[in-house]
Amino acid sequence: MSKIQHRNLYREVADRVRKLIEHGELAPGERISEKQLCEQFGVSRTPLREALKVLASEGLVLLLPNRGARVVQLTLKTVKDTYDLMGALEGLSGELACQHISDDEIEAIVALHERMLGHYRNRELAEYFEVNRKIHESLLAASRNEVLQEMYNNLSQRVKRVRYSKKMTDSFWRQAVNDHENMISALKKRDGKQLGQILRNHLCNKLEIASLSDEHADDTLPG
Amino acid sequence: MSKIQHRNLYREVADRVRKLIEHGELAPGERISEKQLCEQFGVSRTPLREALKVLASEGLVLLLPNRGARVVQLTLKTVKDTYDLMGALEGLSGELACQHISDDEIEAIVALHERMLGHYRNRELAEYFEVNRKIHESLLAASRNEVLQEMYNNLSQRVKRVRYSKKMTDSFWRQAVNDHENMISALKKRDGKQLGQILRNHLCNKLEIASLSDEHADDTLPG
DNA sequence: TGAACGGATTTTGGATGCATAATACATTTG
DNA sequence: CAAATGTATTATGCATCCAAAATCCGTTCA
Repeated sequence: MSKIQHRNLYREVADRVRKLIEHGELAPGERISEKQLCEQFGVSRTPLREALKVLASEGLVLLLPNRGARVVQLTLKTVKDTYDLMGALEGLSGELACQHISDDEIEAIVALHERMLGHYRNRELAEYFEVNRKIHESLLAASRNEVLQEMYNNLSQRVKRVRYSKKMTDSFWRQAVNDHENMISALKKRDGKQLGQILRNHLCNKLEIASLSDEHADDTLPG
Repeated sequence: MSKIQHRNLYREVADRVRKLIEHGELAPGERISEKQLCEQFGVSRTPLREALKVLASEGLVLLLPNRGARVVQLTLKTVKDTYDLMGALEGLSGELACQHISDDEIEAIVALHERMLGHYRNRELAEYFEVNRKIHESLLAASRNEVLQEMYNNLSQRVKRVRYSKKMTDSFWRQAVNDHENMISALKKRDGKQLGQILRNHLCNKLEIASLSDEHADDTLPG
């Protein structure tokens, strides 16, 4: 039987607000009305307010004393900075993964890689991204560093919104696939230094993609 | 005149609990009694509980549903992992700093470096660490990446407790100073790649220091 | 006409109250 | 005597309440 989930209301609420933000139902910069959300969720203000505190320290929400909460409005600079950080974290995950990864895990990643190549050849963007995500996730898991994973997930959550709107030019896509070829080769050799270096630069590409597609939506916030 | 501090109670409380944890007045693994802290601070449970939520998502406190809060008990593994992460972040800060740092800032860091060397020669450990911290802080600031700074500060806060108990062997100390010499040289050349690489490894030394002095205190927690 | 003032309304921050889950402890029972 | 059970106590989770701050809005006055 499955473990009883002792989930508190504030966690539940935090999860749901996170999703609202992620899917844009709470727009960037939008004021978050406690009253409205309380009614929407059917909870009192206490758990909602606790949830907002959590979301604030996760960087998703801005809390202005006596003036309520707003959805954090990402600036282009912040997104760029976040991608830089994620690049460094991916780099570390690659280095560590080479130290700890099992043969089976490598095999699994190689299999994912093959699948990804298929999607690339068929120009199936959504499927490509999904498998791509799984590869990076597998490396992160193979790093055996939970603090790293926690931090990466947090950053990833922050920029999820803009990631949704990314576009992929042909040359970027080819470059990304090329990176992946090199990654696999480094991984097979368990060459941490090299894998780390590839990964540190790899996400920088994604960054440029994001910056291209989001120039319009961002820069709207002071800062 | 100074800016009016619109500080909420829960922030104040969070700061104070953070300090209690940092200075060991709340011991690792210790149960945090809401009632007791409320009385100690003279506040009601609401702001205290909000503060605990924040501290939990900062990784300082563990919240067990219906079973109260405990101070996170760091395992040796977690400390190691955290240092690895901080190394990666320092590496990034070095790379970015080389892109953005001004001549004045470099000068200031070089000055700090000279001061640090003095403390090294005089074997003034506390002063050495203080100046050392300032150097790394300056680099972090020069990275112009606020997300990076936020993350680094968070991680740093988590391991502050164990940092207090670190010991410095002569050979480690010499190695650290040697790293710093190379850092300064890379910084003057604004060689981001090199500075990044030095910094990524630099903190690993500190890690070993921590692991030496904390073997006894940690490993006491499941996980 | 528009900037400034002031009261009414809304919203936030913090304290308190109440139901329920967890813990402690005494009692029972094998 | 130890394990198990039941009860009393305590702590937690959530809702509600109240005071203070911010916002809204109509009026006044330059």
